[in-house]
Amino acid sequence: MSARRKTIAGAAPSRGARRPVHKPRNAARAKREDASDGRGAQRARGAATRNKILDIAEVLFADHGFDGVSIRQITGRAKMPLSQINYHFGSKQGLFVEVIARRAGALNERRLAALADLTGQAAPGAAPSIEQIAECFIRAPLELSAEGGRGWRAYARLIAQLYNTNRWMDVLAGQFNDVAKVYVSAMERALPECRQRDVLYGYQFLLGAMMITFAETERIRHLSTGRDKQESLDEICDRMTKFIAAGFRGLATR
Amino acid sequence: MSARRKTIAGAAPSRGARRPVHKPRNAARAKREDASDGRGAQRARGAATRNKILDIAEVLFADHGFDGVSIRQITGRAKMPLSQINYHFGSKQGLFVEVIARRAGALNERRLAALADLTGQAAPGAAPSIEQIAECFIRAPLELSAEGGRGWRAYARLIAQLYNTNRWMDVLAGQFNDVAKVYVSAMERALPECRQRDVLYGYQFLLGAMMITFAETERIRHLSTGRDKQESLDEICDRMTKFIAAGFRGLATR
DNA sequence: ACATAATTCGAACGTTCGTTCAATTAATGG
DNA sequence: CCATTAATTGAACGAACGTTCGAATTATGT
Repeated sequence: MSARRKTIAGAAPSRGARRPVHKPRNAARAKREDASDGRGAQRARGAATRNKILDIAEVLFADHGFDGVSIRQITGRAKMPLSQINYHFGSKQGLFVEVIARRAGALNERRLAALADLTGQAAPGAAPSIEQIAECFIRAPLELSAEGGRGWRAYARLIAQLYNTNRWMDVLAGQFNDVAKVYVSAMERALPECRQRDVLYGYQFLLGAMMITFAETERIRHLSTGRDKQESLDEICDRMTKFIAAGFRGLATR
Repeated sequence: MSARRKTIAGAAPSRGARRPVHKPRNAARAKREDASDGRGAQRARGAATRNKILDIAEVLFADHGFDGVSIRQITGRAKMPLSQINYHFGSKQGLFVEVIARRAGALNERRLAALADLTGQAAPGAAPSIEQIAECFIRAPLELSAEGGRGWRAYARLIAQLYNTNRWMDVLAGQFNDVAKVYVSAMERALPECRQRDVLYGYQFLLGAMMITFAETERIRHLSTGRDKQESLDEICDRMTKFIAAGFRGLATR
């Protein structure tokens, strides 16, 4: 019922460092992460641990889903005690949300920057084409996946799965809806002959086609016979861009 | 360690009906399901139980995934004892595979029949268009979903999720790959100006776009303001068909 | 040096999981 | 009537689950 540890028996109640209780977790801690209030190296240690957990959890969640992975498997691979996850992320669900959120920022930034480049380079008043817009949207995660190695590939697979569930829709929407709106607006400008509702559905088709392709990347690569990786990436991107852009144009009614 | 039950204490070893052990499950039982070796009504009772479990499991698995549902939740809703699932399906995984397999046959049949109608009606020697082929492929599950009610809709959501995982790929391939090959062949005939590899990817894009649309059906319907169901179904089918067919044509190289 | 703060650690909690099994009930055929 | 077969039932198993908590460890500021 009580008296969990033995060690040194009685011993003074040990006055110091009471109840770290993981309460100061992410939200609160992130603010002062680099606040240089001293304690910098101490927090850096925690950040390193946190990232190691996130890296491992990302791969496992991508392969087996949220309910298919136990926090024991994660901390087991990381060679850490079980309680680290609850200390650093509060709960298993907190860890999962953090896995999703960690890379979302970089992906959103790259997509927005690519789109901004497009409108910047275009002649004043001329809207970028649907081909250009679609290519930006598709190429961003592919490039990150090629640059960042295994981590980003697992992330892509994970997101692809979540997009077909109801359970994590809110989390996904919170992370990606803002950028989605920007892209849909650009698509509407590129396709004045399409109704808004058709463009919205077209964006959904793009998402679905992209997701299933990313989720199967491993198998596709496994089938391809010794192709150069970069060339294969461009091939995939070109084919998807052609297909999607032509598909959008096929929705035109006016 | 042993002696699980008490009841009646000692009591004779009860000579009759030893060890039903669920071994005679599906594969073996299906063969003699209607073999009229007597015992017909007895087996009919089991079949009814099995279908009730499958109906409930289908909805729960679609909403929460394989690992997100316990067999206690399923038998709880069915108001049955826990052990029914292991008796009728051998294991939780056996139940899951059976949920997938149950409706796959009907869907495959309808898709093949629709495609056969197409080639039958066409002028001899003339191949059906990519629009017609895509519409057959998309319309089949939508019609079943509209006819069969809640069960088929849950099934569509479930399949949509599984297509983005690695874990159940073998099961899905076993159920749907044969029909997929038939459709891909028809698409290649409809698109002689496309390379085989492009058609294969196009089929994958079609699959992804269709899956994400079916998975979100609930939300889409929730957003639509009091539209007639049949009309909404045609709208969705038309839009997807247009998009996909135009996308395929955009892949043409020759 | 000492108090303090952040992290690490290990053991245990109570619950739920999938599966197993003997016993019971229901239906059939000889 | 009785052996046989199928289906149903409830209890129990051992394992694994997510979470909690006191204590030990490590680094920082005064």
